[in-house]
Amino acid sequence: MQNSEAMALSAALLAVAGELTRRIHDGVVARGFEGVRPVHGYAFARLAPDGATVTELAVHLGVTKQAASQLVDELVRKGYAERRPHPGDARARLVVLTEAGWACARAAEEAAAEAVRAWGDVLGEAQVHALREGLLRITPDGPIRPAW
Amino acid sequence: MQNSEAMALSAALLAVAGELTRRIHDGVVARGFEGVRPVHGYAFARLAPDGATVTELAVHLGVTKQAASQLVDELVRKGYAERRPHPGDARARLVVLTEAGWACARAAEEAAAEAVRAWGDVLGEAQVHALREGLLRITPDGPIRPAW
DNA sequence: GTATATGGTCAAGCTACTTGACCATATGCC
DNA sequence: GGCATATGGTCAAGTAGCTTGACCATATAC
Repeated sequence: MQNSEAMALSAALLAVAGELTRRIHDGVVARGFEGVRPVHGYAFARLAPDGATVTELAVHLGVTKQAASQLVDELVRKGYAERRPHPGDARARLVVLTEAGWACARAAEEAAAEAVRAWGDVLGEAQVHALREGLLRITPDGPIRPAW
Repeated sequence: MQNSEAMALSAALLAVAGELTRRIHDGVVARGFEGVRPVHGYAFARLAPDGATVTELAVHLGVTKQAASQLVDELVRKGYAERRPHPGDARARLVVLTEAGWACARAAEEAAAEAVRAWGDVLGEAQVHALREGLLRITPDGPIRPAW
C-alpha cells in the first residue's frame, strides 16, 4: 500500500471519529444533558460498571490524577457522579455514577446508535458489521486519549 | 443493531483513532521534527496543495480565525510555514509550507503508513482495503475537528 | 515500629483556545 | 467617483483544562 493510500485511510478514520464525537455530543445535549464534554463520555465508560478510584480514572484517560480529580469535581458539581468511601482502603474514594449519570450514559448510547444507523444507511448492515469486527481486532489496549 | 453494539463500534473507532494519532505523532517526532502537535498535521493537510489563507485554515480546522492565526504564527516561528502576499487580494496573505514543512508532512505520511501496515499484519491486506473503502464512504464533509 | 509507597487534594502556572476591538482592503450601489 | 458595508487579518485580554510541585493520610514491606 502506498503512503498516500495509508494517509487517505488515516484521514478518513480521523474525520469519521471527529464527526462521531460531534454527533454523540450533540445527541446528548439534545436529550437535555448540559455542561457535558466529550471527555466525560470516556470517564462514564470507566465509572459505569462498578465505579473507579480517581487514580484508575486517570490511567484510563491518560491524564494526571490531579486532572482526573478535577474532572470528578466537575461531574459531582453537575450531579452526574459522587464520591463514596472505598470499601477496603481508607485512603481511596470510590467514584460512582448517580442516577443522572446513568441517564446521561444511556443518552450517549442512543446517540451513538443513531450515528451508526446513519452509516448503515450508506454501507448496509453487513458492511457495518464487518467494520465493527475489523476495528475491534485492531483496537489497542491502554488509555483512551484525545485524538489530537 | 443494539445500542450496546453501536457503542462497542463507536468506542473501538475512537480508540483506534486516538492510537493512530499517537503513532503518527510519535513517528514524526522520531524522524526529528520537534515541537509539532497533532493539530499541525491537519493544518499541513490544508496548506499542502497550494497554500491557504488564515480564514480558510480556520474553517478547515473548525476554530476561530484568531486561533488559526496564532497557529500560523507558531508554524512560522518553527520554520514550517511562511506568510506571502496574496495574489489578487491585498488584504489577505497566503500561508504556504516551507521546505521543512513539506519534509514534516512527508514524515507524517510515512508514520501513517507504518501504523496502517501494523493493521495489515492483523487484518490482512484485503480487509484493510475494505476498511478504507467503507470509511471513505462515510467520511463527512466540513471541518476537521479534534475527536474530543 | 519505622521507612517507603500509594491515593488523594491544594495551589500555582502554562497553553491553546475564546471573545471583543480594531485596521486595511474589497465589494456593492447610487 | 464616493460612500456604506463586508471581509481578511491582527492585537489584546480573558478562560478552561490541563500540567508540575508540595503536601497529608493511610497502606505496605521489612
